[in-house]
Amino acid sequence: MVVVTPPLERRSESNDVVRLIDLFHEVLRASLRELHPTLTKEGITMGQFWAIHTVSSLQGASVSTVARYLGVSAPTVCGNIDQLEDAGLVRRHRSERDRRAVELSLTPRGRKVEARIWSEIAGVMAEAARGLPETDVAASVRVFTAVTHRLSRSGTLRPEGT
Amino acid sequence: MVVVTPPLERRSESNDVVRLIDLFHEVLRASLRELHPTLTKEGITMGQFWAIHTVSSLQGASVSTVARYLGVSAPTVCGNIDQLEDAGLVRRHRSERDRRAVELSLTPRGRKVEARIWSEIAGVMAEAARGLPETDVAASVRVFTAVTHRLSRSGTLRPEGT
DNA sequence: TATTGTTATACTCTATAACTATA
DNA sequence: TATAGTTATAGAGTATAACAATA
Repeated sequence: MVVVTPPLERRSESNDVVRLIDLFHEVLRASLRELHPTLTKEGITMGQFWAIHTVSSLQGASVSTVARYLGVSAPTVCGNIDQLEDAGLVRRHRSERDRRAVELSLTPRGRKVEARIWSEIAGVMAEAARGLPETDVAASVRVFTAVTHRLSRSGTLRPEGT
Repeated sequence: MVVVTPPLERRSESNDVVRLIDLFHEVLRASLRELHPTLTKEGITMGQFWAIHTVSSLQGASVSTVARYLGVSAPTVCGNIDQLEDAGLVRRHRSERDRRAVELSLTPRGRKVEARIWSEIAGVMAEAARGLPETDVAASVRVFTAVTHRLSRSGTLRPEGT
């Protein structure tokens, strides 16, 4: 791992935070590497996977809702959904109440693909986290939950408002 | 935040791990959003920032060393360094011992830019982590350190060997 | 007028392949 | 023959702008 040289003059209590960010970046890269073969095998991309996950979590979500949640533009999600629909993993149908909107849902096959990928991820991560104290993992969840809340508060859900 | 619906039939101890991944994804997106304006202001991209950070951490590193560390291809790093050199943030000079290799170093201006960006990141994250128990943050660092080690072990440092 | 979804288009990032020069 | 760096090129991924249908 890259050794964190002090990037700040002061070496205050924020050092732990900087270290955490560096670790975060490494875990990110390593996770993407691990996940890549699985996604390739299923024939979908990272963006498509997160689209599937969001459609699955938010039942009956629209394109723009998914876009807001993932923090990407509507055309990006639209393209992802196009491909997922072609692959038979996601269904579109016009909303009855607001005929501009499109309601998204997973097909049975889409649900199976999502489950397989999550299962693969969980296996890899469980392996990587094996033997770690439950209390430490729980503490990480607490930290990330809190950080997520505050970041998404201040972030005001771009990228529309650039 | 996206509610994690049970993606696995079994709801075993791996549930915490799945939750952690979902949180991880959210923190990632939120962090990138936070960081984007700062990087734009400094006139560099995310990839260029990590290149600067790696050059700074690994004193006298070569292009290929940086590429291996970041898990990206040599041409990508080469391009990043090109732009950073044009911007006057990084210097190249041929190694004396192996005249194929290029040794990289930050210019004084490059060091200032790195410090400013880290300072900004640390500020944002410290704000986001404010009030959290020190012990929880420390536990997160332990978890991420362990996970990083095991993931980079099994990952065998692609993307050359695809 | 504002909003949803979509299409058209351009730009950035990244990778593979091919080339040069050293070893 | 292998390695370090570079150049050329192509493919993903994403965003902005413009458009159609609906509210």
